[in-house]
Amino acid sequence: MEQEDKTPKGRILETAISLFSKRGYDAVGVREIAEKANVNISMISYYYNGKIGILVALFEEFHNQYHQTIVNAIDEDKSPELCIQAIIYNMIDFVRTHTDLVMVVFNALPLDIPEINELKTEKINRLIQTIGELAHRLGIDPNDRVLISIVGPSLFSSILTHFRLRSIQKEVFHFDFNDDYYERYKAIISNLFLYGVTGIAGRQNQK
Amino acid sequence: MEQEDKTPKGRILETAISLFSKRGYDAVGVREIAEKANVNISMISYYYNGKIGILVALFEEFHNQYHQTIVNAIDEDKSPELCIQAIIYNMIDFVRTHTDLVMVVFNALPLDIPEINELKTEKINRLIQTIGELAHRLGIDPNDRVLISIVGPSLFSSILTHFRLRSIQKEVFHFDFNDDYYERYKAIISNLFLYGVTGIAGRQNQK
Amino acid sequence: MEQEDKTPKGRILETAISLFSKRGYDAVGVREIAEKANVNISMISYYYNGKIGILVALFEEFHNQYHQTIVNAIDEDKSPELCIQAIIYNMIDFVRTHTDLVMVVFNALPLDIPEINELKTEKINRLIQTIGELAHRLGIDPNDRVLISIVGPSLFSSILTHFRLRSIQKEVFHFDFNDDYYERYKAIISNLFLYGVTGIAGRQNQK
Amino acid sequence: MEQEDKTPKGRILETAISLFSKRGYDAVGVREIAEKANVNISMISYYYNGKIGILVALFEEFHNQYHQTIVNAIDEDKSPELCIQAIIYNMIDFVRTHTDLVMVVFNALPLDIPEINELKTEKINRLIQTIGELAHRLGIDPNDRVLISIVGPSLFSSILTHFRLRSIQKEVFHFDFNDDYYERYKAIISNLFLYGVTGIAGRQNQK
DNA sequence: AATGAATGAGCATTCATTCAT
DNA sequence: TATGAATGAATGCTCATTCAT
Repeated sequence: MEQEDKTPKGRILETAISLFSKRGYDAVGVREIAEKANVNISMISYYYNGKIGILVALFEEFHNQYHQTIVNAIDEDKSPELCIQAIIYNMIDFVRTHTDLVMVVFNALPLDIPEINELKTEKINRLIQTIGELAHRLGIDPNDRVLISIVGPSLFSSILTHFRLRSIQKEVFHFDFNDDYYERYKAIISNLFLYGVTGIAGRQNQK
Repeated sequence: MEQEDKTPKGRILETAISLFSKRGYDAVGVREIAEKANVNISMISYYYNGKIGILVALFEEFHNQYHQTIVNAIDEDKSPELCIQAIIYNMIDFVRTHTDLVMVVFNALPLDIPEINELKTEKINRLIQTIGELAHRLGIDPNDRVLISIVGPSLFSSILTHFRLRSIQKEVFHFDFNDDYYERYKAIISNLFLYGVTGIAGRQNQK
Repeated sequence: MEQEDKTPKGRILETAISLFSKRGYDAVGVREIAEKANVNISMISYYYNGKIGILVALFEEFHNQYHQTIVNAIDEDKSPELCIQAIIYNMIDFVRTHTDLVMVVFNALPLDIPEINELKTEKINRLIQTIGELAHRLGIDPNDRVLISIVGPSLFSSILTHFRLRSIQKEVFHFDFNDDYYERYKAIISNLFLYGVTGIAGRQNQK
Repeated sequence: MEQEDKTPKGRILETAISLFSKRGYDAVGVREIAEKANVNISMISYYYNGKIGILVALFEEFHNQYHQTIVNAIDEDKSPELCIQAIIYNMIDFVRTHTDLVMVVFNALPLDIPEINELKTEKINRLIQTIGELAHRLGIDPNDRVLISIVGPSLFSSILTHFRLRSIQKEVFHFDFNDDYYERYKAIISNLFLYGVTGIAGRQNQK
């Protein structure tokens, strides 16, 4: 922290992301954000209309970038398998470069903040839908919303959980989470879900 | 809440689980726990040595029950595939009947609370290990800790995420999360991971 | 502490004296007294009618012993100088063997605790009076209450202050507060006040 | 109290001094200080970093003023007797005009507050030293630290004890503690200690 | 834009005491 | 006598926010 560059407004958001991701939204006070961001405490209300406003801003920052990441991977000319793989690759790259932001959005939030819940439902819905379209190009019944609503989140959460557990795994396994690791990581996750999904699709079509 | 049965000590824990699971550890105050548990506020320190003590007690309650659930499913006489399936089935049943408790543990997990961190590393380590032994009976290189450390948590988090998203999915898809649903759910998750893992194992053995 | 001998009631008083003398009446809680005295917390109310009751009991224990110490030193057949000396010697011995008790009484004395204030005035009055009778045998105007009310407390406080500062002086001067030290101490204090008082008395009588 | 003049910060300190001096540090809560000082309770932490910070500030305020009082009285051109007398006179004036502050520092404190003890040892050491230099100009062996360490504190404590007992003496003797009283008081204390000390010094030199 | 004093509600914890057993 | 659960008030402190400057 303590970086003097960027605008005060930017420093607040950046500092908040870093702190929220490590200790959670409720456990971090505006005082600490203001101090670490080298900003007067009143500026938080001034720029973001209070602590909750930081969260809203941060949510929007996240989705602006995130959804594009997914959309970019989908290409009607590519096979659905390659699309899935591209999504997975892009997602992993995105989470790797925006780990704190993603952790805040997915983990560090208390679960029922009214201001956030509306946003959340809408965004998640959109994501599931986008993935859903791909799914039935893979041979899965497009109307089988149960299957889609299980496999989609499973993929997302798998990736997110890896980053969640990363610090603990560092202690336990002493992994070096470098580029090589993530090449392997991408391959494993891609294969796990592609084999899994095509296996299920094959079974469905046998019946 | 408000149930007059059970001991005060038990009511505190139960109420805390319910509240923490919905709004997070930091957002819930001891005042609210005491009120909802119909207990004098001092009793929280008296029985649990403060708010953090509730979390510790709850962590231990969770692991006592949870680990047994996994261990029960593993049987050397069964094929590894059947073991995995049994684990998945047991886990889903466990999470279904202890949803709030699991959500608290799962949610408080990524945050760095010193008193909890020691417990966390130890317990997670044990879980991954238990699963690891099974994994290589499935044909996976027993020394390939990268693979194990990716697939294991992926499975766990997939199930947990389903329960996390359940309330949102209820709104979006209007699912009825009854026994039938969970029979289907168990089958999908089992197949997803068994096809996935055996697919990966097959690839590995080709090389 | 932790001594299993004596009655519970006695252990409470003893423990309280030790703790109060080191940290003051208000800073010590009944919980701590009960724990260190190896007694159930309710016993404090049972035996002493609450925390303040310990202080009252302790005040009385102090004065019962202390006043006798003074009275024993006064002997109409001895010269007033010798009486003063005897008082000083007895007082020093008393404070040396009951340091904690004296420190508590001395320390709680200036604070206005209603339950104690009545006792305080009465006891102090009696002490000053006892000394006063001696004073005018030394040649001091018996009606000069200003003089008596200044010199008397001055003597008392000098001795008490020595014990108060003892721990600090141990650090600063590395004195060894043994019997030899206290022989010297008695001589100095006796001479200081005898020369002082007779000097003042001489001046008064010149006029 | 309740004076609207001065700054909030100043009112907190003043009110705290008044309350601590009467009931002791531990018995007075921050709520009461804030109320009587007509200040929001948060301001105590804001200005003084908590209750203990008031004590530290108050200690420093005391020593800044007090030590100067002593130093001002010492003059190499004056006889040591006159210096002692000047010290006593200045001290009495100082304590008279800052009674509450002095009472807090010397009487109202629990005896082992770490934050304060460092300050205390250092300051007391300095005072004893300053007085010590004078003492041996009075004919006392400069290396006789036992004597100095007894007589010095005796003088200080005598004066302080007068002020400690003042309210009780008012009840008992109905003295009017006006300027006349304090002229007499200064004379008595000066003579008591000068006669006492020169008497002791005479004895020492006889041997 | 920015400051920092000020607010009032809230935090977790600990207090001395009481009471049923 | 003795226990320990239970009470309700009080403890010191911190919260997000506001406001005059």
